[in-house]
Amino acid sequence: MNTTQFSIGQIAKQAKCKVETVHYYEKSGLMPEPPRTEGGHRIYSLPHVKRLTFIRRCRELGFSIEQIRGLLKFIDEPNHYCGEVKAMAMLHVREVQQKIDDLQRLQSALNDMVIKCKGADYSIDDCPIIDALYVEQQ
Amino acid sequence: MNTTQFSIGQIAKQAKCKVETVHYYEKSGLMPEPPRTEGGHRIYSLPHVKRLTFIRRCRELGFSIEQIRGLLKFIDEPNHYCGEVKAMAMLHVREVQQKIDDLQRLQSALNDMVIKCKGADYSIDDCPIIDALYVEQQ
DNA sequence: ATAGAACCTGTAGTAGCTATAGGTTCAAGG
DNA sequence: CCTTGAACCTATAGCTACTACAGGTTCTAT
Repeated sequence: MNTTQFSIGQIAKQAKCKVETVHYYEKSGLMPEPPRTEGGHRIYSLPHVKRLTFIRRCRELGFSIEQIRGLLKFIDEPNHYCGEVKAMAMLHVREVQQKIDDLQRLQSALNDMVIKCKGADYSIDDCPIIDALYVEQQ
Repeated sequence: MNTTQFSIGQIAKQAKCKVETVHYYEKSGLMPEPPRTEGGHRIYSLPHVKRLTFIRRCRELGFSIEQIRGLLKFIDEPNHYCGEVKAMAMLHVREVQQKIDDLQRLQSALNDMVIKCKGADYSIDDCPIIDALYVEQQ
């Protein structure tokens, strides 16, 4: 049995976020209020580290705090099942793909811009970069 | 010579943003304070439409307001040249590519999650989706 | 014992809008 | 010409997801 304990600074480091962000997640109800030392410092253990990591990774995946709250319900209320999580994830797969598509379209616009703009010989009035961003798209 | 004039609602529509956003860009100094009617309504012309479209497209490309302020300096101060804009754009190309890479990594994590999670037969304690988000990455 | 790193709470600030309130002006139809 | 209602005006508050700061306390290592 692992009863290793961690300070807020330690779990923040492990989950790669800031101490203030952990406070914020606690205020938002995503992280529980953990036990404290005599002096009032928060004491965390491994499940907390996992939970915080889960939250941070979800944020990276583009889930909003509200969506994460929804996902965490499946953990906190064991009468829910994985199928619902799967449905949420599948929904999210589409959203993420949309973001990728958008960025790729924008990326090639930028690349075009860089290629078209020959360097230091145009005044801004007919700068291809400025023009590139005014051109209508689909 | 084209002297067509537009209301704020019209340029917002053309640039595909909201009226409030145009107000915001004016407050932020990205859009100039245009002439007004007797009654105080803003009067825009084609250069404004182009400028607003440029700003909106820049935002789509992920440029921050500050970065756009920098780009607009090249328009507003004609002693700057396209080469500097090109440098900024090239810098941004790398940033956008990073975003795409991140999203694609996350996308395949999500896809893995959806595939691994068999549906309604796992309690959350060993839900592969939750596990997928706790696994360390590179 | 003491220095200073890390922690505590609470509040304010950030970006980039978006929404609301409460009023004025404009344009089109009768 | 008059009226109605859409569109405009300013100013302020609210939003998300943090981040930073102030002013104080506790923990840890020497």
